[in-house]
Amino acid sequence: MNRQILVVEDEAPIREMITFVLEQNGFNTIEAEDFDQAKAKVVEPYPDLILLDWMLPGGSGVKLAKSLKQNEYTRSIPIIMLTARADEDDKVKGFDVGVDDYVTKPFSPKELIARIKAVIRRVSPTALEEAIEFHGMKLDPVAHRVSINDRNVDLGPTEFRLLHFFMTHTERVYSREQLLDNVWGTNVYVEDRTVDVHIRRLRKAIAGEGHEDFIQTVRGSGYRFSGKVKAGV
Amino acid sequence: MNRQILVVEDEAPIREMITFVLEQNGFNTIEAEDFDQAKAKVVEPYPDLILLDWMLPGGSGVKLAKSLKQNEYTRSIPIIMLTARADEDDKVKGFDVGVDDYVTKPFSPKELIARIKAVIRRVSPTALEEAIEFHGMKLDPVAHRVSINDRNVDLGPTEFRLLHFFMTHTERVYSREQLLDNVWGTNVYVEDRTVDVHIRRLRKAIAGEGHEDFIQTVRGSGYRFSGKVKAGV
DNA sequence: TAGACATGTCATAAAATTGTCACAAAAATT
DNA sequence: AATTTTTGTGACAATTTTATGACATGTCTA
Repeated sequence: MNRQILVVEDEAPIREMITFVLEQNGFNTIEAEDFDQAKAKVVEPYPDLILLDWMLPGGSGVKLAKSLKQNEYTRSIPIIMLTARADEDDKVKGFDVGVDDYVTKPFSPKELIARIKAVIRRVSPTALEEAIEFHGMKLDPVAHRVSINDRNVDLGPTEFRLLHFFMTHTERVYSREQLLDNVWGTNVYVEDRTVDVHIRRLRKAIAGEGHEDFIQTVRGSGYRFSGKVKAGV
Repeated sequence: MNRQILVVEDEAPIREMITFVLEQNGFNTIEAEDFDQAKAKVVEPYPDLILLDWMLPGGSGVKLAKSLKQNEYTRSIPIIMLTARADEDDKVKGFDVGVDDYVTKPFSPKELIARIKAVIRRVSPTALEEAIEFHGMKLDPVAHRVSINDRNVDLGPTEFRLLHFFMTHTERVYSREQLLDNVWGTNVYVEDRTVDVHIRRLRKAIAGEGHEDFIQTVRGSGYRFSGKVKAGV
């Protein structure tokens, strides 16, 4: 599930530091040091995310962002702006062109990674083609197959999609409506409570494997998928 | 989560109209009618946004804005200017001191709310999503989860909201009525003493972790959430 | 076309949450 | 010390929210 990240930054030391950190964290990187190089690298296969320096020689980062966001094919690529100063104006302008987030230099590697993951999670929740693994639970979107501790689990189509969604969106509460939107699809007219029933079916299916309570009910809010279960005393 | 908005406006009727509209829309309000009052109210917990009248007795709104924007601690608070005339110069001057937006009087409630939301969205796009931490106590609004020293704590919906409010409004006494307004919602008919019961439940839930007395009773006034334990009187 | 699955919706059971009380405890006043 | 005011607590019944089993309908396959 390696994501490819395009790093657009003119100062070599910073760029290298960033790519180092990214690769340490399991991302693939492509580098570009100015507007033109960047433009040239935003081609198929499109990067999964772009880290874009605010100030670039030969055309500002904002200009590039704007251009990418106006193109039909590239506009869905998430962009994170790197800005040297916490200048409010910069932020505003960045957001105006549809940038997804920004990180102010200097930033910690931890923060950078966290932001990137957050954006990816937010932007391309289901795009993964590769198998997902979570606490001994494996889901292969391509083979359309689920196993827990190497034991096969049979799921109906809806339960499969539901589990898929959950496995790509852990540690977060989703309301029944959100689940309907994400798993059933928007503009589908189905009762909220139907979610309960499918949750029940999914729970039942993965029960007996000790993974039953991975799906947690958050009263008044919805459901959450998570490995952690025990509540403190 | 309820945002707190400081309304700085000298004409009482207008001010009251504004606060009414804001509260109708789920915001909490603080009022100030002149420069000094406003200054005095921009203290922790800082308001999430300031609505500032252009003309103020005893020092113009611009002066206040400038002063706030030059202070390290307050400069990140977004400010929306209320101006009586659509004077381009005013706007420019306002923006020069870093004001985030302006609304020209007379304005419709709808417009006001829209502007406020836009500014909040622009300035802190992820603020609602970020986990809050306070003395080893963590509250994650997204996962809908609370932990103390990495140990999970189970809370009912109301207790969760109550704790959330407290963690975003520490070091300050809130009356039972204010808590009802903020946590239960305005125009909800519930006994004052109900707050006591929920305080009790929350205390119980976070007890045993040494965080029990983070919620302090201020006799005759209400409750306060604070890390500091009272020493003298 | 029969049979095996899947799905959405109900009705009902089961749980958890909530607001109030009544009384105890603590603090402030007389 | 007695009284009054304010807050802490445990219990409880009503209400709200979830869990669950059953079922009718629709789909697909053999």
